[in-house]
Amino acid sequence: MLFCPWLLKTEPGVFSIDDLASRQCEAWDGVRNYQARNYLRDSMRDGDSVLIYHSSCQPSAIVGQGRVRGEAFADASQFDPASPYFDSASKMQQPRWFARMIAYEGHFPRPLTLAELRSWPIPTPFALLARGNRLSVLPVPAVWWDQIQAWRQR
DNA sequence: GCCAACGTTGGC
DNA sequence: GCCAACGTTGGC
Repeated sequence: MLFCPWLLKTEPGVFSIDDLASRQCEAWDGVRNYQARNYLRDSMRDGDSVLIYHSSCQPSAIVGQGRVRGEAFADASQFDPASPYFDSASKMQQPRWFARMIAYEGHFPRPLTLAELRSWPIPTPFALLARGNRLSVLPVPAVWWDQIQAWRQR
């Protein structure tokens, strides 16, 4: 099986790594961008590792790790008028947005900040660091994954 | 709070 | 299909 790690962005004020830790396994929903949706629905596989990244906070950082559990399923929040993620154009018979169950695996020993990642001399592009990047679900290149794991375990 | 970058919408 | 306007993301 092909090994592909991912990075999932979340605003800690909305849903944090601590929230994931307390729930142990939770639906990763609310993704409302087509490219992110396609990664989440089509490219992720059961058992893939994910990095949890806190955005729009001080400092922005990778804060922990998790794992994809099971297959993609329709994101229930798109059908809930009370949800901020409600999409009136999405049909039950043909859902537009999808979610995945994500299991908590652990916090990093300390947050691995965006600034620190930018300082690493790795020539392989990493979408997280790309100018203007806004994807909330993105693949982690193997060389970046390896370095992040080495950092975590040192 | 500012603003650059990007995605989406909608008029034409 | 073009593109201007607008809304959102997200670092700083």
